[in-house]
Amino acid sequence: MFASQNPDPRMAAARTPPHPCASWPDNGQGIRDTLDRVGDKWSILVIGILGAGPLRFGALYDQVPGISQRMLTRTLRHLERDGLLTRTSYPEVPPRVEYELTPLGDQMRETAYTFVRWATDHNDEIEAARHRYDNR
Amino acid sequence: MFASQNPDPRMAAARTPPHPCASWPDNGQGIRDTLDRVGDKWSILVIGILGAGPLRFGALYDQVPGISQRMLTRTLRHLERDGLLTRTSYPEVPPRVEYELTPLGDQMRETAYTFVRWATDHNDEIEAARHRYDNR
DNA sequence: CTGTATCCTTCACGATACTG
DNA sequence: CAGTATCGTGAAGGATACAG
Repeated sequence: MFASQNPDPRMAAARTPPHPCASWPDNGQGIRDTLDRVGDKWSILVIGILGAGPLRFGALYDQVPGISQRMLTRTLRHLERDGLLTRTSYPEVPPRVEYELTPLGDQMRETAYTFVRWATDHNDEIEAARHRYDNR
Repeated sequence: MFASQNPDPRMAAARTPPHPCASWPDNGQGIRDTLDRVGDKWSILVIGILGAGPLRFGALYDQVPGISQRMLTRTLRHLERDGLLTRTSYPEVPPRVEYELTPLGDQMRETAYTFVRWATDHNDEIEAARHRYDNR
């Protein structure tokens, strides 16, 4: 890793154009961190589902098709850690635990929605491009 | 694929919603596919950088901090396959290859920008939540 | 310069069994 | 019901060498 950004002011007037991650803010650092955080297999899905309102563990388990118990637990813990949802445990028997988006989490859901919508709307178009490429 | 959109008016009054991925369109299928496609470590970064204009292989390699040659090639191939960018090879010596976003790719970049912007703007907030969680 | 071809490591994830 | 503990697997990605 020797050719990262060059913060040396003396090199400011070097020949070749600078090497920022153009077009993305923060040199792409924000999206890098965020993808590491919610770019896994289930996070976005869980966030989307919780957008409809708080749910308990079992209900989430039913609504995320294909997720394992282990991954649901892990995903929820991570999202809780990041402040995107809250976990509320009720001291009953049998135990009941409810998960709910925080304002921050809901904000993220709203922001992601635009992108998800685009993805859904252009799925066919991308799929078509794939087939064209494969039969080139 | 049996649970796509159902425009049939006779099904309008069906029973309670079984297991829909509420809050996301297409039962989350679009975002599932899209994350499988551009949710890897580099795709979004490359798309963002190419938003500033076409670049050749070496320039991209310089501008994506930390990427390996292998992964840059793979990422570019995948994005080309999905119709998000074009690859133009000029028959010169030494070889010159330019990559440029397609209209579809640029549309995706624009759509993603909102989300990336949010991610960048709230990075600190999330980082703080993490720290709070770890010291709970 | 623009890639391939191998090899290797890590780790995300799934399956299963068990627990308060 | 809502988890945890443990093990196994595959795939993603990095390092390096080589090629057209």
